[in-house]
Amino acid sequence: MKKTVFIYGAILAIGVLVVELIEHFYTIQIISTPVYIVAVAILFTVLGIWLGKKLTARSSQDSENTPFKRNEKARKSLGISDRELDVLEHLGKGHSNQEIANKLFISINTVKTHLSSVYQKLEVSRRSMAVKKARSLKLIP
Amino acid sequence: MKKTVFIYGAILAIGVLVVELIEHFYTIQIISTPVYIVAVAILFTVLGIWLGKKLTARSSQDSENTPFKRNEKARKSLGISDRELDVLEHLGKGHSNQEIANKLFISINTVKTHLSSVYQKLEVSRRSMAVKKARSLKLIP
DNA sequence: GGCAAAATCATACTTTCGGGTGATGCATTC
DNA sequence: GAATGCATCACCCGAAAGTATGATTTTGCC
Repeated sequence: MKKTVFIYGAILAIGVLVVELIEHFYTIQIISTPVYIVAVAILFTVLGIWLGKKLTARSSQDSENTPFKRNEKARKSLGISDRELDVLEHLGKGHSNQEIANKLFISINTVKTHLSSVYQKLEVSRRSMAVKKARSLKLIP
Repeated sequence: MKKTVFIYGAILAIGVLVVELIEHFYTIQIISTPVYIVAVAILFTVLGIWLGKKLTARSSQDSENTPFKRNEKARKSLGISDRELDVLEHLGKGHSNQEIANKLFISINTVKTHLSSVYQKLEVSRRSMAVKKARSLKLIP
């Protein structure tokens, strides 16, 4: 953090210096008006690029830090119930049917029933493919 | 695609128009030099931001399109062989043992043997957890 | 050539999955 | 009150996955 602040400060100082320098040359008429304008244009283009990068960098960071936004639309259109989603989530964590049953306090048979429904609704036949599809549909993280 | 080209063309046309307009006002001395320079500065800042966004957008796309950079360090430290990695990759695609055997032209028994080794090396006991761990270790995409 | 590691395959056995069927209880809805 | 959807559980069966053990071949290396 301290390093970042220092770098920003340094860049700002250099920027101001360059502007002052160009203005000085302009004032004592070493450079002409068109050259001055071109210099300003280049300088502010660079500034703009820098700003743009900062903005997009921050926005991309935000999207990475977003925990997880479930695709409720897909879930409803597929008709996947609350409990089925619970099971699906544990599936995504790589748990076995028995483990899922223990964590949800239900029988392993019930887990199987829920999974059968999920497989049908996702149109798959294996847990690994169900996880793949559910993840691509943003049903699970 | 056609739409994009059209939008870019329109933006370019408007930009040129604005520059021409400002220059015209400057020439007939409706606006003074400092105002002209500020206008140019603002214009090129906007241009810079736009450029910056374009650049970062492309770079972020690149990072998404980067095929996959395997973590060779982790692989070596775990002692996972070439063939085991082949099997692991197919595992990550959600294939069954039989499918993996067919694709690699080996017996299903061999697939099982390789998988047993992989499970031991990754310290897991199920294919789903192996996939999870291998992915987190950047052994597979 | 001989050794070690990797790759291949087989056999036998246990566990886990997945599909099918049916049943019960509970809440909502028509 | 009948119908519907959801959640729960059970039993059976076959397929797939995983474990253990041993054997053979291939390959790279000293």
